[in-house]
Order: sequence, then structure tokens, then C-alpha cells
Amino acid sequence: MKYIEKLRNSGLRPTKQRLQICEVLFDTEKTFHFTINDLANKIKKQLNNKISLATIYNTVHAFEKKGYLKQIPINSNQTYFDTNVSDHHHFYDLKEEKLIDLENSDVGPINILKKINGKKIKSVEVLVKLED
Amino acid sequence: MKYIEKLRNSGLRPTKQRLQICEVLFDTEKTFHFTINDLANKIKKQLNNKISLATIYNTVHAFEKKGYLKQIPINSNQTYFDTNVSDHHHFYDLKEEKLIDLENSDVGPINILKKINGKKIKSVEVLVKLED
DNA sequence: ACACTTTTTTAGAACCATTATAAAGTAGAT
DNA sequence: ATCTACTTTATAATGGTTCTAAAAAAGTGT
Ligand SMILES: [Mn+2]
Ligand SMILES: [Mn+2]
Ligand SMILES: [Zn+2]
Ligand SMILES: [Zn+2]
Repeated sequence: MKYIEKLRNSGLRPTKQRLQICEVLFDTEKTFHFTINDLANKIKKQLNNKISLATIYNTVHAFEKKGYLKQIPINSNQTYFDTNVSDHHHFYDLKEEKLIDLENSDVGPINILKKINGKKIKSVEVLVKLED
Repeated sequence: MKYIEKLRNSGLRPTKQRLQICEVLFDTEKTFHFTINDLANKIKKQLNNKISLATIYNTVHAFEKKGYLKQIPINSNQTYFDTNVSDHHHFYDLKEEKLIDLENSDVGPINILKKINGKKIKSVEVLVKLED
């Protein structure tokens, strides 16, 4: 299993549940955006065994903390995550309620001119809302 | 009252509660960011009478719909609103959990190169996360 | 002022995503 | 095999937000 190493190196024990969640999240060609609910459904469909919701939450948060997932800042009652952890931006289609990746190259360089004393920039994220 | 007209023109009846919320929100020199909970506390402190939480929610949503308030896209369990409805951006201080305005002039011009068929851009919002 | 309609406020219930709990299970070390 | 720390799990609790439906207030016409 290719994820055993990855988990071990992160100080996470490679349990059956974590490995299966890795498969669902990272064994795809393309990266994708999801909510916990999306992920739970995907797991139910792809896997024959059940993983408790608490474990899904725990695992997603553990992976996020290790940098294998990113949270996307957006106003929604559910939290959105991204398997694309590269530095990039998003369209948000208001009608469809869907996120679309916007690569850094699709956005001109962003230069933050204002400085805040004693603070440094950790990330710069652009959200472009779309309407019809 | 200067807000009576404003509310009438928006098709909102100028009730005592709405006028009082207007005072708390718009009678200040500076614009500010708030959650519903912040606003409820502010109302409790500034006003002698009580406004029910349901009315605060209703009013904030009504004002947002009319464009007198903006929702700020951010990952939090609470929804953040802004009395600054101009086109602008935000710093988010992760340690202090505070938002700071970032005027358009503090950010270089943003050019979204990618186009989505049949959709047009409604807004472009930048969130700059700050750490120590 | 009064009657009538529509909108608004309100307390409280309901909703529901997320987090906490604590007991049972598992992984890794010795 | 034993021990210990970590993990999973079902379930309860939490808490922001929305819903409900009855009372109050606002607007309209007379
Ligand atoms: Mn979360
Ligand atoms: Mn809201
Ligand atoms: Zn993305
Ligand atoms: Zn602002």
C-alpha cells in the first residue's frame, strides 16, 4: 500500500479506515472539492464496509492538519475541503453551488501592498463568485 | 429619522427594531465586521429594550439582501458580516480571529483570465490569512 | 378613529453540521 | 503474550441558524 508510508511519516497509524479514506481521496486522476457529507456518501458507495462518521471527521481533520487537505473559505453551512493542496483559487458558481479550480496562472499576480505589523502572510486566497 | 426613508425605499417597514438595528450598524464613524452574536451583544449594551434573536437574524438577512450588509466568506462556525459594502478585501488574523479591511487600492488589480461559459463574475474577494 | 389586511416580531422548538464522550478495538513496542 | 498509546465507534451533546405559529404592529381605506 502506497499510503502506509505516507501515514507513518506523518505520525498517523495506518489503520484500515485511514487507508480506505486515502484511496477515496487520493486515488483519483483529478483533485476534487467535497464536504464531509459528500465524502461519507462516496465512501458508502465505493467501499463495502462502513466507516463511522466520527472517524471521517477525525481523519479529514488529521489530514488537513498534516497538509494533505485544504479547507476552502466559503460561506456555507457545510465546510468544504479540497484534495488540491497547491496554492490556487476558486470560482464559486452560486446557482449550482459548485466550486471550480482557478489556477494561480489563471489569476494575475496578486501583490498585497498593506502590511500588518508583526504579522506575516500565510496564504492569499481568491474567491470569484459566478452568476448567470 | 434618517433610516425611515431608506427602509421604505427598500420595501421594508420601518419598525422600531429595524430602526434601532440601523443605528447600531450604521451610526458609527467606521465600518465594522460582526457575527450575529456580536451584534446581539452590542444591541443589548447600547439599547435599553430587548430585540429577539430571531428578529436580529431576520433583519440582518433582509439588510444583506438589500445590499446594506455583506457576508464575508471565511471558515468559521459563525457567519461574519460587514457594514462596509464597498468592493474590498480582508486580512484574517488567525491568532486573534479578527478581520481587517484591505482596500482595493491595497491589492494590485486582479485579472481573472479563465472564463466559464455562460457565467459572469459577480464578485472577486481576496482573503489573506495572517500568522505571527 | 375604526376595521381590515399584510408584514413583522417573538419565544420557543426544530434542525443539523460538528464536536465531545467514553467504551471497545487495534497497532506497535517490548 | 503483554502492555500502552492510539484509534474507532455509537451515541450524546453543542450551538449557530432556521422554522413555527401566535401576538403585535404597520399600512390602507373608510
Ligand atoms: Mn472542521
Ligand atoms: Mn445566514
Ligand atoms: Zn480547489
Ligand atoms: Zn470589510
